[in-house]
Amino acid sequence: MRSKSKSGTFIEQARRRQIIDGAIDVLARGGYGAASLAAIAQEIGVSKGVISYYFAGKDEMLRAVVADVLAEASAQMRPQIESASGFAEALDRYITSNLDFIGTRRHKILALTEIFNNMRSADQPHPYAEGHRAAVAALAGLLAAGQQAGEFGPFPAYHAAVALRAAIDAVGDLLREDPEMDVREYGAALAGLFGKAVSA
Amino acid sequence: MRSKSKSGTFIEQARRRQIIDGAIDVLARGGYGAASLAAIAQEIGVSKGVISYYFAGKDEMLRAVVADVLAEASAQMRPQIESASGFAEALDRYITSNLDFIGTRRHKILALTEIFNNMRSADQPHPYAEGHRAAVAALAGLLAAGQQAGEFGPFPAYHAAVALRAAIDAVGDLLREDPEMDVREYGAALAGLFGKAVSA
Amino acid sequence: MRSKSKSGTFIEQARRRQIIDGAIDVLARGGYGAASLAAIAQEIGVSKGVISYYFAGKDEMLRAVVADVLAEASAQMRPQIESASGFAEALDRYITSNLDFIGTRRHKILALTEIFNNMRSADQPHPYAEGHRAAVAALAGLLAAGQQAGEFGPFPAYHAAVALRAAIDAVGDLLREDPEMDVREYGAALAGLFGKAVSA
Amino acid sequence: MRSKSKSGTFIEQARRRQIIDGAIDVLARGGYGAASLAAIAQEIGVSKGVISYYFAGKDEMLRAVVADVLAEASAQMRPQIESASGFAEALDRYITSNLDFIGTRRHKILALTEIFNNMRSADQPHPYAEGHRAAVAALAGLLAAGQQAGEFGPFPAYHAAVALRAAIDAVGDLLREDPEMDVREYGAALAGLFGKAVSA
DNA sequence: TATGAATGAGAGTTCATTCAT
DNA sequence: GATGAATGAACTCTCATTCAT
Repeated sequence: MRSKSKSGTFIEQARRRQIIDGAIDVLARGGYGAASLAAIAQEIGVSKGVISYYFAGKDEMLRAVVADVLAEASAQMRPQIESASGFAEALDRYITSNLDFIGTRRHKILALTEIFNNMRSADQPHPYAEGHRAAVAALAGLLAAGQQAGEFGPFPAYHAAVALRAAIDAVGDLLREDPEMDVREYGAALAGLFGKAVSA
Repeated sequence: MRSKSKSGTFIEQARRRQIIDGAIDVLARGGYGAASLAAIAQEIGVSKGVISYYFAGKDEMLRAVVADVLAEASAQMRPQIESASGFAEALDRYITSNLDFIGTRRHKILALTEIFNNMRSADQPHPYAEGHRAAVAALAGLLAAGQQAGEFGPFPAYHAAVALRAAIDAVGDLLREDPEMDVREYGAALAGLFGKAVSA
Repeated sequence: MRSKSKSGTFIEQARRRQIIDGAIDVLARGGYGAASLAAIAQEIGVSKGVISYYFAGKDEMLRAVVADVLAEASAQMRPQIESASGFAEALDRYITSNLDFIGTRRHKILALTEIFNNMRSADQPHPYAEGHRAAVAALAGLLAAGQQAGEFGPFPAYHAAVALRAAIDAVGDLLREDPEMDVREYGAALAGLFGKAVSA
Repeated sequence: MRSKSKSGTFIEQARRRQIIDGAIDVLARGGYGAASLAAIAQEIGVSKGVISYYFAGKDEMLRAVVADVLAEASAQMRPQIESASGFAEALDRYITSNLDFIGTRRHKILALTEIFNNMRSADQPHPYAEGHRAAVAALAGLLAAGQQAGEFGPFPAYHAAVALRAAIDAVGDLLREDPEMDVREYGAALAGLFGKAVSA
């Protein structure tokens, strides 16, 4: 039964992938305003209707893009952070792995930034907002734990988390202005600055 | 014809002011997508044509908004920074006065953020880019001078400036999510963190 | 290929029945605008392609719906009318049996009304027009025969037939507004009014 | 002040008239399905945007069409009915003036019928439903008054009103099938039939 | 037989811009 | 100086139809 192999599922996954990737490319290249369904369809060489066929609407497709990028980022960063010994090292790896991901997936980050900055869904919550809040909370938790462990000094953990995430996320805008910037180097600087800022 | 009277200049200035303020209000309230010329015109109680009359186009008007806000921010911050004794105090005042401005001019910051995030001009450079570059450069200069004076420790000044500006600018997004947030408190946290991070 | 087996014919008939019934349900429930091929296919749990396979197009399918309902109505009404003794009784039974049918097959009448009101075929005649014309002619014939037999008084038989059919057919719209209306009661009133109107 | 003569008002009225008339023509000629904004705009030789400029949406425009036709019908019929002496004469004039209007404004009636039969507004009540209900109620009131006055015999007044209105309104559909039909003659027949049906 | 992927035309709507008044 | 009527292009979305499998 399992091997009936509904080609539909495979094709559907492949098409959704293709559409998501096309959307990311268009978003990264031309910004939110340029990311019309027509432009994305043209990017991947299909008709407009295909996107409507695989997604309930533009909104849902953009949410899929966000989910896709966030999942990939999480998958890449988590193991590195969790294998750290000590909070200072964990913070360092958090920053480093995050910017590593950004450095190697620049267009995805650019796309994410565009969606984050521009998308306004009438009623539903912003697709990125939850993820962002969760990320800040997780980082604040890391910092607070480090404080309790005595590795970090006294400072408002939540605000520090906000600032750090902001500094990291801002790379998206920086990349838009200078696509050639050295993200790793920026990451090292961030790690140094914040490492010192939070030190006991 | 244009120079036939002084009132023309006066009216022109008044109208441009009025339009800029209306645009700021609409941008802050409804975001970039809601900031159509019709909405802005309605906001200030004039016809759409007026905006086209005083600005070459929507693009130019939005650039005027950016320039206006940046000029106001600069005018408010500069004296406070320049009257500081020592670089550490200057940095503290930079952060504090900047967030003071943001705290007291929230809707202007929101408007600026919207424009920064959304506007894409076909050929011309991004209206905010120059201002941003200049701000980063000025801040980097402040940090570098502090290093040379021995007040600040060793760190990549430019990257630190980028990170700090990013952390500051992110307040725009934070405000969008939580209009009631305590900007001053965030500023104090930032001053503490970065003060320690750059200390000798 | 088509005639290779009897099952083909049977399956074909069954499928067409199924599709017609599904179309009737969707039409009655959501109106003409909601009756897309996709909606009808979903209603009966098949793919869109099936409908295209068994009908040359949406147009032909809707004509089949009309023909089906008209045939059923005729089959139900004719015996009752033909067994009447006298024209006055025949007229009474015509009205009564017609509204009986409408009352017991409400969704079919609603579907028919939707098609009648909305369908426009580019070249071909309206699918309902012939049936309607035939019905009016038959009714006019009944009335004229009653006049010749002296049971009915003088009046333009054709126009009376038109009016009566219109009053009967209007039940479709009435049902759309009030699905709970008492069709039988309306039928009795109609029978009384027209019985008196045509009486000698 | 009154004579400031905002030309806007005049132009606006003229355009709305023009659009309404164009919509009526397209509706009468091609039916509801053909009455796209593009078709209506082309009919009157303007761009699609003009319709959106003068009406909040297609829905509002169609409601304006309905209101326009109903107002004209009412203006034409009311004086004739009110000047009748006696209920039998009032009923005769009701039918006659109604069909007179239909006969002389065929395309308007066709348009109205199209809207009545096809328009489905998501939430709002059907634009024609209230008018129809009111018309039936008024006619039922006329019949009941005639019964109380002894001019009319016993019969269910409401159902008779429904039937008569249906017979009258059906002329729209009849006209669609035969644009050359003699509406007056049909009106005379209706008046005779219903006059006799309701007589004491 | 039946599926569902894909197309392409056309729908209503929004909006920056132009221009006669 | 100011208006608002008008345009035309772009947008998202729907749908009947076709066709390879």
